[in-house]
Amino acid sequence: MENRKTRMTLTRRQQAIYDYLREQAERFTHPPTHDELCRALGLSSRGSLHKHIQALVEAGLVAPLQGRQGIRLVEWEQQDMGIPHLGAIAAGRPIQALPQPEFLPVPEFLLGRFPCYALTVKGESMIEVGIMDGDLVIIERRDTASNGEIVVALINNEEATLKRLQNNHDGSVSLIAENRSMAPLRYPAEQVQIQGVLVSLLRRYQV
Amino acid sequence: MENRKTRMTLTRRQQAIYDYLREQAERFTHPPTHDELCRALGLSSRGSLHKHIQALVEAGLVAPLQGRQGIRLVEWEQQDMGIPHLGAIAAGRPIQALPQPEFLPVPEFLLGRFPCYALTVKGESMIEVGIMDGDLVIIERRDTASNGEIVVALINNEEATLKRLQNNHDGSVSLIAENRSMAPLRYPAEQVQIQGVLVSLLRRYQV
DNA sequence: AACAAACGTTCTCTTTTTGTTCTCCTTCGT
DNA sequence: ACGAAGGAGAACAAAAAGAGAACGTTTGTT
Repeated sequence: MENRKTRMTLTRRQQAIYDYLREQAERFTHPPTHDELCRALGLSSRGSLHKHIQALVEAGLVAPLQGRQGIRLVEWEQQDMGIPHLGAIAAGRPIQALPQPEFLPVPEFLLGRFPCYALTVKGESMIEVGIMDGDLVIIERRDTASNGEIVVALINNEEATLKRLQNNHDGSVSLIAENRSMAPLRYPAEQVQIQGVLVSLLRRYQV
Repeated sequence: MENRKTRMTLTRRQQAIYDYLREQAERFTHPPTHDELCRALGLSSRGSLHKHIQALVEAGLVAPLQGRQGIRLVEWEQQDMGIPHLGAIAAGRPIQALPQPEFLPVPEFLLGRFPCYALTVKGESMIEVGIMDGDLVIIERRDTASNGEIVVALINNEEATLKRLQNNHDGSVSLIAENRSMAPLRYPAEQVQIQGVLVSLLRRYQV
């Protein structure tokens, strides 16, 4: 069902072959040879198949097993399957992890330079900077952040929270909720571990 | 699924074919070939169909798959290249159009069922629902909206604004800014034209 | 180390499918 | 009668798809 990643730029045969590769991906213990694919697809010429495979390679949907041969291609790689949605973050509790991270296709201009992940915001602790309950935040995986950045911070290895970071002169750090009803929290630096920095935000309205 | 804007007068058959393309757009994994369309429409001659397609192309409603062949025409502006970023919207002024719309790749789960476009928000009129200055809003192109939806509204064919819509019982409409310092504005229905409905929001933080 | 089988790759050639153009035909309505 | 709308079908060029041979390289076995 979610298999139908339609590429309009592919011809029909190319799409069919790509679909077959994805459907059968689990059934192969090792990547199939051209001959095996020919038989499975009703072709009698490896040369013909090779043309299609080549097109898929150029489309970036398939990667040849480089160096190694004898085994052939496939391994529909992890290029543009998006970033993992890891769960929900609420102030003062551990991240509520999804049993199985779901992958979201996010355009590149919303990502950072480092690997990213997504979290759903629970609560209203950052409401005054426009981060609402239910929003999806994109977090760049980093263990350091500069003053004023909004970070995912882990406190005492227990509680995860999304707050604005402030490094104080005395070596402690403050985690500031952007909500007048919540006071900033101050911790020794050792108790706070940065897990990422906010780089973008997505919100979906129901229509 | 209503009739689309038909700029030039289409003949009955042309309109029927165009409607068919739009209705069935999701069912096609590939752009349909002329032969497939012939069978679907009960034609037995590709030549006849081609005349109609040609008319739709000239009317600008359909684009031929340029370069590519073997696969043929594409229905309504394909979102392959993303959605157009048309400019900026600020309360009380016309939309500040970009000289040349820039196309943004936006994942499908952030789009609506109808064609969408993007605008940059200027000002703070919706700040209390988390829409900040500089945010990118994704708007679904529609000319009607229901109560409580956030819409792009054109007032007196002059000012465009992003507000929450409220249809009043007396036939007038209210446009409500989500900002305590701005009072709701009330207009006769004829003076307000809906240009789209907010479906999602993107925000980029600098890191 | 040697060798044969299996494999990927490249090449040329043929067949099928598709878009396009053209001519001819039917229907229908002021 | 006449032209516009719609359709049928043949003909053609080009793209897509396929067949098959030839060649070099990898793999596995001896």
